[in-house]
Amino acid sequence: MNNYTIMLREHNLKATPQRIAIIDIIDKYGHINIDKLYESIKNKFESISLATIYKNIHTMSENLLLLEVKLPNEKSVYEIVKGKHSHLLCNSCHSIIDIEVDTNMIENSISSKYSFNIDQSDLVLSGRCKNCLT
Amino acid sequence: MNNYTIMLREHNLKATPQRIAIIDIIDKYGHINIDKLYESIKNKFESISLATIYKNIHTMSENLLLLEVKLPNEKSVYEIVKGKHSHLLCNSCHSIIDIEVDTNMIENSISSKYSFNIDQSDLVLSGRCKNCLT
DNA sequence: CTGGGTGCAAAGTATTTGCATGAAC
DNA sequence: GTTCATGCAAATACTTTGCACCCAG
Repeated sequence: MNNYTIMLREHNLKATPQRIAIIDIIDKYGHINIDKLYESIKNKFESISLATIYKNIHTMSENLLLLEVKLPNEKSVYEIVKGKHSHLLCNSCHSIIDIEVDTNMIENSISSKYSFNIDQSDLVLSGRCKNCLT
Repeated sequence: MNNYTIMLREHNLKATPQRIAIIDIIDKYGHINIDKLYESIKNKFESISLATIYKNIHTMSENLLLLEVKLPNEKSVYEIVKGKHSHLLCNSCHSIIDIEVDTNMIENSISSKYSFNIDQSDLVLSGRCKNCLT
C-alpha cells in the first residue's frame, strides 16, 4: 500500500488508480495547472477523462488534500496541502517556488486594527527569477 | 469634462459613455466582479452588451487603468489602479477592504535569498470581518 | 472625416452534470 | 454486496471574435 493510497484514505477518499496518478503528478511537479495535469496524466493513463480530473480536483480540494493557488496573470495551479507557505512566481519561465515567509506580525497588526479574524493568508511575489535575469 | 473622462484620456482610451459608466461603478464599489458589474451597469445602460464589458475590462487592464484581483474561493474582482496595497477578504459577507501593509522587508529578504527580482506582491488575508463575527 | 468602440450573434474555451458501467473496500 | 468513481456525451458557464454600424475626437 503506497503513500498516496494512505493519503487518500486519510482524507476519506477511495484510492483509485486515477486519483493516485493525479496526486503522484502533482507531487512530482509541486504545482501544476489543469491542462498540464491532464496532458501529463494521459501518459500513464490513456483513458482518463478530463471530467474525472475536474471531479477529483474538486473533491480532493474539499477534503483538504489539495489546494488551489491563484496566480496573477496565470491559470491556477494545484498543490498538495502542506504547511503554511507563500509563493514566488517567475513571470518569464513561469516557475513557482515555495517560500517560507513569516506573516504573523502583519496578520496580528491587521487583525487587531480591523477586528478581523484572519484564518488564511495568500501571498504571491512575482517578478523574474535568477535564471531569467539577463 | 468629468474625472473619468480625464482618466480614460490619460490612459489613451476614448471616453465613451459605456467606459465612463464602467469606471464609475468600479470606483463606487471599490471592487466588483464581472457579473455584478454587468448587472449594475444595466441600470444606467440598458443596451450595454456583456461583450463590451469584457472588451473594456481587458483594454483598461492592458492600459493600466484597471487591475484584476484574484481571490481565494471567489471570482476575481476589478479595481481602479491606485497605490500599492493588499486586501482583506471576509469569507462570510464577501466584503473586501484595502489595507496598507509594508511588505518591503519580506520582499527584500526573499529577493536576496533567491536572487529574484520582485516587481509585484499580491497579498490577500481572509477570514471573518468584525460584522460577521458572531 | 477617421479610427476605434459598440452590440449582436456565433464561435471558442472551460467546467459541470447525468447516467450507465465498473471498481474499491 | 454496497457505495462510490469513472468515462462519455450533453449541458452549462464563461470569454472571445467577426462584422456591420455608429460615435468620439
